Amino acid sequence: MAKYPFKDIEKKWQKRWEDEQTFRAVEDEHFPKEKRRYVLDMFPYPSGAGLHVGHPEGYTATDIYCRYLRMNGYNVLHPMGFDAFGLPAENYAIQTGTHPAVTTYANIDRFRTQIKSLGFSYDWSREVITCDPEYYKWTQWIFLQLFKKGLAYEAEMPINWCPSCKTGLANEEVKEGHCDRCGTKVVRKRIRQWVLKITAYAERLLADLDKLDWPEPIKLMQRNWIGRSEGASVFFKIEGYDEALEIYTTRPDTLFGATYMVLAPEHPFVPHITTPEHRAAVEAYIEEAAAKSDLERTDLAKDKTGVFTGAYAINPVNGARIPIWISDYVLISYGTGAIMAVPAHDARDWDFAKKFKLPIIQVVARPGETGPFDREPEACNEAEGIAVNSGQFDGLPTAQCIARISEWLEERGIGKKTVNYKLRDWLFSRQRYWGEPIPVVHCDRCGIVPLPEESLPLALPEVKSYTPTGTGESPLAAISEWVNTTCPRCGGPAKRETNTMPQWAGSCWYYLRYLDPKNPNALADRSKIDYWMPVDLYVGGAEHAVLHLLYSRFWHKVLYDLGLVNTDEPFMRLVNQGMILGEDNQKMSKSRGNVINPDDIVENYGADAMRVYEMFMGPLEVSKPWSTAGLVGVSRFLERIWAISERPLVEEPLAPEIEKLLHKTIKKVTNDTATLNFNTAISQMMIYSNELSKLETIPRAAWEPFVLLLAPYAPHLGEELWEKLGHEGSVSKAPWPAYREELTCDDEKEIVVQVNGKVRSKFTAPAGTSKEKLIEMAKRAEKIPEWLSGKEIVKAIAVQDKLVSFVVR
RNA sequence: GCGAGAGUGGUGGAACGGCAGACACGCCAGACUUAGGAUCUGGUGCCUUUCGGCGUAAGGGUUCAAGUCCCUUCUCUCGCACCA
Repeated sequence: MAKYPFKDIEKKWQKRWEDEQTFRAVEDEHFPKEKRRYVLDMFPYPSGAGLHVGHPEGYTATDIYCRYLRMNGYNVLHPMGFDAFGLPAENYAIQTGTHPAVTTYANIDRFRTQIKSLGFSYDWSREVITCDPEYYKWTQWIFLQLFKKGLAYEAEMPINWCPSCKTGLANEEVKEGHCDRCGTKVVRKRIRQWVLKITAYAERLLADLDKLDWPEPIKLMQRNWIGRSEGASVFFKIEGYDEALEIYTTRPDTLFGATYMVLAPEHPFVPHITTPEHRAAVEAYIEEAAAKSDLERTDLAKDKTGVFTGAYAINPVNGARIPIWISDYVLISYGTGAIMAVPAHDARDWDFAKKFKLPIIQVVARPGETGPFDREPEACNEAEGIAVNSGQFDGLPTAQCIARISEWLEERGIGKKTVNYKLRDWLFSRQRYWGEPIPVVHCDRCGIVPLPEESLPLALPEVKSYTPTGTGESPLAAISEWVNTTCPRCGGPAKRETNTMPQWAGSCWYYLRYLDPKNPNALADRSKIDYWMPVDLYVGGAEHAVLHLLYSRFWHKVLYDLGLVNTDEPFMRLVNQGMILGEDNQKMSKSRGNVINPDDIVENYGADAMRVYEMFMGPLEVSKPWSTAGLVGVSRFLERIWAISERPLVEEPLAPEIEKLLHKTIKKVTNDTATLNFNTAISQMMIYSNELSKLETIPRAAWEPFVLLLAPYAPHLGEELWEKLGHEGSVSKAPWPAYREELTCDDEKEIVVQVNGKVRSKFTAPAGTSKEKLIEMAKRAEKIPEWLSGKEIVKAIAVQDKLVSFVVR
């Protein structure tokens, strides 16, 4: 028996698909809107390490789905490209002097070859590369629109700085106080930065999550990241100081329990209100806090620190004179950077009050708690309850009390309802070389002036050294002939912006460029956007939950507001594929030596085996370990299919059992493919092929539909078998097989008989036998009379086609 | 600490509230070849000689019936982390 010649087959069909442009997507108006699908993969960053086995997992899933859709009469857009700006190429350039573009394009060529070797049905004519000037021209163009709308601004502020990458980072790029990319502890640094006003979209980014078919955990992460909270701001008068101190609280009902105030050390009031005798201590504390990184501040969370300023505020509800402290447990970046402290009902305030022996007054009672409430409570209680010690508000439940006190404050002009978000504006500039130049100039006379749109792209110039300066300037700052330019507005001397955009910029809108990748006049023609958008299915890793997936939603909404796109959300459905771990159940990494190279798998087992194995491993969404033994099992499955195809094909009617199994198989593979449950679809195909392999001759009617089912999963083998069956043209354009419902169920059903919940017997009955009849039959079933003898049947339950359950006493 | 998800054979994993372990790997036995990561057949959760009993992280509950629904606990993974 000839072995399955996967190498020849795969090469042959890949060439044919390329020559015949089999998977080219065309905006054909004959397909109504509901028969069009845009299926998107998260495009890869072409690292020097080459493709990882994790990439083909998502790509295979979408590819199977796309092939399935095409066979079902859909016009499918399925593109691929490269996210090509980024630090690794730049770091390599620093070490070797090789231009990042050289490395990047070499890596792209390798990635493209590797991806093509797996036989994915991409329309390669739409490929985009984010570092291509014709691409980033439009990234820059979008930046200019943001700038013109006031959504991009310059600010000098303390930011997250990675001392190793020598660049600023967005909040989203900091994980547990460390640089998400290199793991170095981030420090705070105050420098001039470009910032995007994503906070202006906070409410919409939050609300519109409700319309998305995304995994709940991802939506929840975005909700938490946006961090909306409702509360009130309250103004407190300060003794001997004109300006009132504004604080934010989510629990205005606890106002009577505010026994002290806390300001962030950076709060602008601090120098003004601090009394002379406390000045030295306050200044020392501020200095200490400034030297700490955010991580160090949170590491010390358990042990609260702080100093008294000597100043007092007046509690507006009861006129109480309460001390003002500073402490780094209050963050300058959230709310107003100042709080009223209610130690009885806030754990942090409780800790602080205990440590510094500040008074604690209970103002919320637990339901049923009777008091007395005139002494210090034993423990902090953050739960809702009934107001006590709160003057005219006593007796109100928390929710009502919040409403009443808020009204009371508003009437007197000393407070108002407020909404706060944890989301911060997006720090958008990087002090690095390999990114999109920000297309503005700084003119002494005109200030910040955007470049005219016609002048784009503003190309990234050649530099002698890629090494970041570390001073807060990018390597571009060293090229004086590039930096020094003229102002497009006044013609006077001006300096170019030397910061570049972050890696996320290019990926914020790439799905739109696929629609019209060569368009020199627009980021994409509106008719093409209307034809394909929004993306119906987006598959990729969960690591971008609050990075790419949040940023691109933001940009898309801006483009929507500008009237440039047809929907206010880009990705209707999102699926996160799980991680593929090493055979040792650990994350694959060079240092662990557990990395599997897809090239080796394709070389030794073939692309189809790789694809089918990765889909057979388990559900798409979960993490699972690689197993070469498992791969061999799938390889055997394909070998068996090839062996069947070598047997004589006969034009004979099907045996009833085979016909039933065929229709069951079509049904299961159809449903499971449509719902992305590929592992169970494959197992059904295995069951079917195991049956067929028992036959000496293969009836065409049993074989042809199976080849069609297999084709999206193992496309090279599918094409070859289709051709062997005498068909011309690609199997990818053949219609998906249909099943007859009546042939998917058995005529005879095995009925289980339970007595007191335990299975005691089984019998077969014709499908659809009535419940009464089943119970009669069950009483006579093997061994059942013995189980029932001498007992009283209390209850008999029958489930049609399934079981009979007796309850006896 | 808070939030989310997950715990099923030796392994990856199946299972509309209805026979737990489909399919695959591995292992055992046999056949055929006589080794080129073979192929085919049969077996394979645990205990028990049989009848049968026990089994889905642990404990409890609802139900004729629970891996599946509810409560409590434990473990692991991920996310956030003094957000007032």
